Amino acid sequence: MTPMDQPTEYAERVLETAEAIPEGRVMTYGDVAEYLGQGGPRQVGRVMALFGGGVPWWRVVRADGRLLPGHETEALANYRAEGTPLRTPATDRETYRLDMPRARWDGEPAPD
DNA sequence: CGTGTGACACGTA
DNA sequence: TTACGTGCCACAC
Repeated sequence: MTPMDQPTEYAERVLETAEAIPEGRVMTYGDVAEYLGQGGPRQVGRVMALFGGGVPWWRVVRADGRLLPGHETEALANYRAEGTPLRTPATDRETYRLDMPRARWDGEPAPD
């Protein structure tokens, strides 16, 4: 049988990982994939796009720290509420970005 | 089975 | 900083 009869299971792991990310921290799509040891960033992104509505989706972000287009306001509100390290836009025309070096979570327990 | 697309990542310009 | 090309994997057509 083809090794793909459990998309739900993989999705469940991705969602589970997303929920495991502590407040004020984030993980990139690639990190989640690597953390799970399977799939890739695009697969994780697909799972989040389909079933991410039930988990803290704002804690799973792109590697460049950009916020989700179309959900910037939502994400920003959550980041501020959780105290997630942000890079304030220097110019008034730029959008907010995450401070990846500080916000990135590698799966280890409490950072500090 | 080829082609395009996507909540990606990375190098280069 | 943004834009483009390339690699990646899964899925829709």
